[in-house]
Amino acid sequence: MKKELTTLKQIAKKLDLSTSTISRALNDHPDISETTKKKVKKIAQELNYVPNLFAKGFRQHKTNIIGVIVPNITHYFTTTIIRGILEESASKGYRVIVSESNDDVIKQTEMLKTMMQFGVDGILMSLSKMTRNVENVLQILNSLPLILFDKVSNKIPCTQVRINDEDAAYNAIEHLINIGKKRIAIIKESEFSYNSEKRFAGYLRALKEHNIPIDDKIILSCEDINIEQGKILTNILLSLKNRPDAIFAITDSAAIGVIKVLKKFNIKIPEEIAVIGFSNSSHSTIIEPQLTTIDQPGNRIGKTAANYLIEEIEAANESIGNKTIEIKTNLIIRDSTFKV
Amino acid sequence: MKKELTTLKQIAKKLDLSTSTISRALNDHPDISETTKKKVKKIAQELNYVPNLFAKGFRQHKTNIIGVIVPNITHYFTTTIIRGILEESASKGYRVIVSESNDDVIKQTEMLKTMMQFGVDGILMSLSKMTRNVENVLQILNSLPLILFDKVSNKIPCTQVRINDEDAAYNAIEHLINIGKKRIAIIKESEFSYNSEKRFAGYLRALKEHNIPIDDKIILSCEDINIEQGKILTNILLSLKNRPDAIFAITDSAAIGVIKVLKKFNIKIPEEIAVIGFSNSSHSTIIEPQLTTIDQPGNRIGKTAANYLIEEIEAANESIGNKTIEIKTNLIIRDSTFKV
DNA sequence: CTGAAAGCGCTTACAG
DNA sequence: CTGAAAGCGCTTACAG
Repeated sequence: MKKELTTLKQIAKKLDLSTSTISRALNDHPDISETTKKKVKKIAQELNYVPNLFAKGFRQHKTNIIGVIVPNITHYFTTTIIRGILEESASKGYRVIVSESNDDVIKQTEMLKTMMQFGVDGILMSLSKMTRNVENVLQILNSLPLILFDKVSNKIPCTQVRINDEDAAYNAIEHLINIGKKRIAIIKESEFSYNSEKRFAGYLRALKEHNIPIDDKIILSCEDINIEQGKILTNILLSLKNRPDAIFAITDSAAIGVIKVLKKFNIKIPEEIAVIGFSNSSHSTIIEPQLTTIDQPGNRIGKTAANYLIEEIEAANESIGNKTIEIKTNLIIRDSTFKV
Repeated sequence: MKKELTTLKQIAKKLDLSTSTISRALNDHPDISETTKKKVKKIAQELNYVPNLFAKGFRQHKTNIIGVIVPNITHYFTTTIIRGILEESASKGYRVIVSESNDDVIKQTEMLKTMMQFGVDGILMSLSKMTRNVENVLQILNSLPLILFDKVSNKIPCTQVRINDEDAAYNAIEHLINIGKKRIAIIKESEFSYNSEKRFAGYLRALKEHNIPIDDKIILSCEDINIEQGKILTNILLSLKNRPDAIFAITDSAAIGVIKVLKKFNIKIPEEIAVIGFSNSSHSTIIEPQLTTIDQPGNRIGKTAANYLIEEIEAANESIGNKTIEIKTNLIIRDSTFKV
């Protein structure tokens, strides 16, 4: 039931001019006389003309559509990135098609393909978990500009926008050391998670630089980190003879699980055990005590990624060069590490 | 730097056939011989051919793109709806363009226009707050299928998908009455919020049917409800000589604010004052006591809305008739109203 | 200053 | 069973 829209042809007929002239008049081409322009614009207005961007894009081999693929659209952090992408794209005349891979590599590959078929001008992607085989992603690189954000991979040669995971974790651990903690546990993901490994590296570096011994017993990993895993691993930590005096959970949700268990056992936070999360999710101020965490500026990540992508899309030059942009994070100190 | 993709023409040239034949072969047209089909498909595969959906859509006056406009993409509930829309759309061969109106009516109007220019086949929209003048939205209805979800308006004659706000609120209040509460306050938005008014109506109906007097002193409103407003209005309620014994906040975030203030004053929840929220956001299980609230199945709302829109898009018949679909909600009883 | 014509990649009614 | 041709709505090099 799509209704017919006014076309250049119709305006041309009405004014007894050619479509070429109408097109030029509406685009303010210098060749066209002011009188004609006025006349054309007036009629266009009357007929409620809106250019068919689809036809335009088709003609110009450009759709002005950017494809975005994220693992999970319901994560608050992801939505702030998407918001950044939407803002930046809109301001530069691009539309955004969003897809969710549900952390499924097969789906992710399908989506890349459909995006290509749809003629998107470029793709922004955050990798789904367990993207070990990057073959399919590499193929896309041959035909389209692609930029990775947040969940990235060094196996894919393209511009990447992410936070400084390692430094962020380093700062978090240093903060714990500064408030007097000496036995700091970490709850992380398996070694296949890029971000988790980076944060773990920051953890290790901070301990080493402060001459704190590293103890494998308080380095716990899981696949697919979440509140539940945070609870389970905290129970393990509490069962140790030699308990930690601080827990660094590499996601806020895991940290929430940690706090819930500590409270259940009436363990004082942060006096007995301090807790730090990662990402400054909205949960971090709901939980009590409020959670010390690392703020990741999603909006800036989104804007930056979109900005670089559009630059690549519009680059006449083929090889604009791949960059790795690290967005700075901020440690937000709250009650879970420091009593006010 | 968009790379050239293989076209029908190129395949045709390679096989010394016409593009028509190639097109038909790839689309499994019955007229084409099996031998030809095989030959064509083999070469297509080799050349990595992917049909240009853009050209296809252009030809067929159909883009297979659905436009989605939401007030705020960072709300968890909104993302679950979007996920539903994405799933349903993908399964029926549609792509989804997402825009955020930021609760700005001007932006909303612009977005409707751009979506139209982009040739979307239809639009799914949740109205931004304060959409009092619906002129612009009505105009769209003349040229495109439009379906409203969540934030709807009875001033716009189109299919609408929303929850049964009134019944949901009614059930929530009845639950409070059942656990012995007699003086139930409500924290709501101003009368311009459609959903808020519906919930308020449910509140009033429940009280009336149970012969509980209605007291304006414990009916508090605000523009733009959030945690902060929840706190402010709770302080007002606590300052009354005759305090309420239960508070129904028409959003979870306001309910979180309520709980935070009650805890600050060491008021026992639910014994002294019970609290109910609305929407079963992820916050509702983070806060302690865990929040009794109404679960809104976002995924189903999204799927249903997308489904009806696609039906309208594909309807040969012009007037498919407008429906109002009410998605059922569930009262989730937790510790803020009932001690386990 | 304006127009006729070609073309973007595809589909499809018409013809053979 | 296959092909030539038109056309979707626009832009633009070429011509005048």
